[in-house]
Amino acid sequence: MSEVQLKEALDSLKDTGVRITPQRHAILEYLINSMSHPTADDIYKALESKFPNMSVATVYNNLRVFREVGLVKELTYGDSSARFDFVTTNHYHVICQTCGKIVDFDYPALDEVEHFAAQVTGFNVSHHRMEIYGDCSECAKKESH
Amino acid sequence: MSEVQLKEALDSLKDTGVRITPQRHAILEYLINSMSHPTADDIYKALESKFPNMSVATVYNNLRVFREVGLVKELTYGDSSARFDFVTTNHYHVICQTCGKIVDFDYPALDEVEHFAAQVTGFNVSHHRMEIYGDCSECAKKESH
DNA sequence: TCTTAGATTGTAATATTTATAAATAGTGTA
DNA sequence: TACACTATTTATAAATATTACAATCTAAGA
Repeated sequence: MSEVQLKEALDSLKDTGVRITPQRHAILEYLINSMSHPTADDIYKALESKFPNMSVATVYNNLRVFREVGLVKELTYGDSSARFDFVTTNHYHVICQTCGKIVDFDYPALDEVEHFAAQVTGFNVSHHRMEIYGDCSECAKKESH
Repeated sequence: MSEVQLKEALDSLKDTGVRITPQRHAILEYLINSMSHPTADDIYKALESKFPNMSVATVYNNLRVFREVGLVKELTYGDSSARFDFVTTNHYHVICQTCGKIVDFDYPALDEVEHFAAQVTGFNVSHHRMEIYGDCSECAKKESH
């Protein structure tokens, strides 16, 4: 499953003329397998043992490359650092305001909203983002004590 | 119109026991009248002539206070710095990816999405955010040349 | 294998935001 | 109005995230 995703991602890099370096391979692999939404620093720390000489700049550079190619989405929430999400299907995120946990959830794309906005504002709409905030069940339980 | 908003905002501060300082007055006034979505630095620069001694920390402190009271919303987009929006009615933003312009647009709240997410994830949902990205008519025109 | 454009590294620089302590000033009360 | 109390402001330093840059290295095609 995830191997297919990785292969597709690498193919997509090759198609765009982006070189496949061991670092890029590892970053992509980590993003796909982590099932989470790591920060650049998370990725850097996770790959430290494998690549003791890797620079933080490499992580940032490659995340930008991946974003430009469309393999990765950059998420900016309230907290200080950006998070990165490997793009699979269109899904949304539910974020716990207490512990920061992020849960994916599928939902049919809100195309009507985009159309409506395009009409009202005259924009050439390309995409939208939506997140839902609240407390996860564990945190909600703790708070009620 | 905006004077009413300002008065209501100041009353709301008084009710919460938050002191009304000249700096707070000016920051609120600026947020209400600017009709834009300034960064902390924008506000700082705009009030520099009026308050030559004001510290950047004051701007940040007060924006946090306003956010906690619910007068102001903090918006984090892709770019480096957070933007602040005086809360009036529930509205969404359409953001131009080329020039950065932000246009408000009204839309009935997406309550169904919140309910759906609550059911699927077990979260205690409090709110959501949504933005639409694209190119504004001017930028779209320029690009087609 | 050789070449070369692109990638990585290491470091410095920039930018944003927060922390801290001393000085100042708003607000209720007498 | 004057006083006292405490929140707020200021100035500065520190923390954190991200980008810029130049030198070195390497992936990939010829």
